[in-house]
Amino acid sequence: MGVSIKEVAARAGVSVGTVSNVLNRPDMVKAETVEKVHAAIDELGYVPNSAAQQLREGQSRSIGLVALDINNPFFTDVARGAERAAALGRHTVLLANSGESIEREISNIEMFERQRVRGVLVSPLSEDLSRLRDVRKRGIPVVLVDRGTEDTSFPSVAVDDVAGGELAARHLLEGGRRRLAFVGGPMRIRQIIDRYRGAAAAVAAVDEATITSIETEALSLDEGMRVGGELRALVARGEIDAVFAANDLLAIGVQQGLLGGDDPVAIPGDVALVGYDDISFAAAAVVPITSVRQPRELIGETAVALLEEVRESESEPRHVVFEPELVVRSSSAPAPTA
Amino acid sequence: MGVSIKEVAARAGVSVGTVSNVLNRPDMVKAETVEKVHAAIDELGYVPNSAAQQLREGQSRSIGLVALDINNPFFTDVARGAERAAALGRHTVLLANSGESIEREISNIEMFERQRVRGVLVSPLSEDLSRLRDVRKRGIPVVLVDRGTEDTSFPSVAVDDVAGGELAARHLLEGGRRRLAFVGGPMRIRQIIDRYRGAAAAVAAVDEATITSIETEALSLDEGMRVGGELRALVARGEIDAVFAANDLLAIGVQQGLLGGDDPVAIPGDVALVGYDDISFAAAAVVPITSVRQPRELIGETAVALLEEVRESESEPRHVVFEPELVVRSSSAPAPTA
DNA sequence: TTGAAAGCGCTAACAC
DNA sequence: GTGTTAGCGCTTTCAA
Repeated sequence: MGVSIKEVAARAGVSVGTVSNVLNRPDMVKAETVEKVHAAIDELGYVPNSAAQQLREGQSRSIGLVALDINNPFFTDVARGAERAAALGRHTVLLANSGESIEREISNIEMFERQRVRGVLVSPLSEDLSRLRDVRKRGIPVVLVDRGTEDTSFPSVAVDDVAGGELAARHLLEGGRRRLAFVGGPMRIRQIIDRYRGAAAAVAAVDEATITSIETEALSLDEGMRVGGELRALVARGEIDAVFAANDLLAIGVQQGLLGGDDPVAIPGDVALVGYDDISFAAAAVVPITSVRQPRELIGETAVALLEEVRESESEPRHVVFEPELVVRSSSAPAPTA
Repeated sequence: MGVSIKEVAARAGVSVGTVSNVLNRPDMVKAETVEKVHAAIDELGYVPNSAAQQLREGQSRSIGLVALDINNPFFTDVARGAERAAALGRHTVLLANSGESIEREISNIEMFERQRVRGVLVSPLSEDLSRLRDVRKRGIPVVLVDRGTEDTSFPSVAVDDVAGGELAARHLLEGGRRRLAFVGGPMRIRQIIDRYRGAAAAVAAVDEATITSIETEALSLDEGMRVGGELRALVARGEIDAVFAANDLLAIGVQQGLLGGDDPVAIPGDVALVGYDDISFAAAAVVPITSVRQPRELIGETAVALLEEVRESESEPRHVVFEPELVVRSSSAPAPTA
């Protein structure tokens, strides 16, 4: 065990209460004593034990953020926003990675509950929120991040993914595209479903336009490349003239798949491409990728703000929905008017 | 406050000691009692308080990992390896992000010390290890990750970055390139210096070969793009025929910069490109990028193993050095023998 | 097989 | 201004 407050007190010739006061309310203590105590702290290399503080205070100073997949730059940006907002209230953000696995999501949430965090920010994988309701019942506030609001009893921050999907598809249609492919999955993830539904609605409004859904196993670069490679033949045969990928990781992979091999197709000549999230790699791709931007850091900041709101008052939980924004780049230039 | 072990005991009609035993050494307890206690736990929704456990045990079950920059896929892969190794001993990895800032690095390490973690894995930004020596003196073991071994009193895992730099430069030279540019920075980061030194050594061994160092402010995509754009003119004038970037984020940016604008140059026709780390985006770039691979997950696993070693015995700390490996892709095909 | 109780390090209420 | 002390939730020793 390290040095405790008791040893500091002995060394400085004061009581433990005084040491604690020096640390937490220095103005209550005579300047001279403050100095003596600080000297003792330095000599001994005292570092407070946060487990003891927390046990005493009944609450941790940390906020738990359960990310779907930490390898997706989208989430590290959300985390950064949350960190910034948390720092304002002298809180800390603990990041846990679910790696798109429901079991890990559950065990991460439980870990946070054992730690008695101030609250949990989570973009749940599963449709079943009963576990989160239990967590809340036990006194730990929960905020839904990047998630629709079927259950309006939780505060939530989200982006209108249906609108985002529409935005993407409408843009492709306006560019003269008619045979769309949607690439994304697994289809149990709410956000992915919404993006598809939005796109499908836009397509339904235009005569002769069609959309095919190609489900992927993960939202990863590799899956995108695989699908992109398979799409080459369809594009060459004219069966597909536009691809809407459910996120940018996929979109970048799809682009590589389309441009690769011995029979590459042209972007945007043969096929247009739109992604989602607007991560920095999207703008840096060979053919810069048009993408639906989400206000990533703002989502994180807002989630923390909603958490504090719900902690402070018993008022109705708020539901913040941001509007997505289309960032047009060269990957989706209009079809040649052939 | 949540439900405590006391309430569970009352509900089950047993003592708190028995509840604790049910949780931690169930075989010591009569089966019937075990059941009663579990029933009470379920009814009450009891979740143990880890602050109390930790205070009692004097140690946390967590290992702290201080990452230089969580937005670099390299570190999330190291983290994944560490998580896997930690899970074997039923430990957890806490991830903290320094964002290339020394102040944040310091405050992250202090946070971990307050939490009395089992140990800290860190790739320190600064050359000054005195703070880490203090941490160790107070009883928290420290392992240096991805870092040379000036101070051999800390266990360390690293990759031979000098050898990596040599590997990259020699490959470019063997491909007929003679006018190299090194892109990387800030130059106070040890790994970057080593990679440059290795490259410079290889260049010195070849007549008429030269290498120019272009220092960047960060190891980011944006900085790479900026430098890549500036390099276009030099390449066009024949002053540079190869670029070695200090990591893949930079390399990808450099590639975009070289291929962009109204006067793009050809890769590998006009200029060859080699990166470092072999992150997955490197293989997925327009022109797939040759890169020096580090065994990322293995680095994380080894760091955890070294931590447990140094905790268990007073023996000499070990220093593990992995050899880097060149992964050749099309961005560095030999120069046209013009 | 179980219960009672000490004590981990800290904060805050209270007494002086 | 400072000291004393109860008690946060838990594990573990000792006794029964």
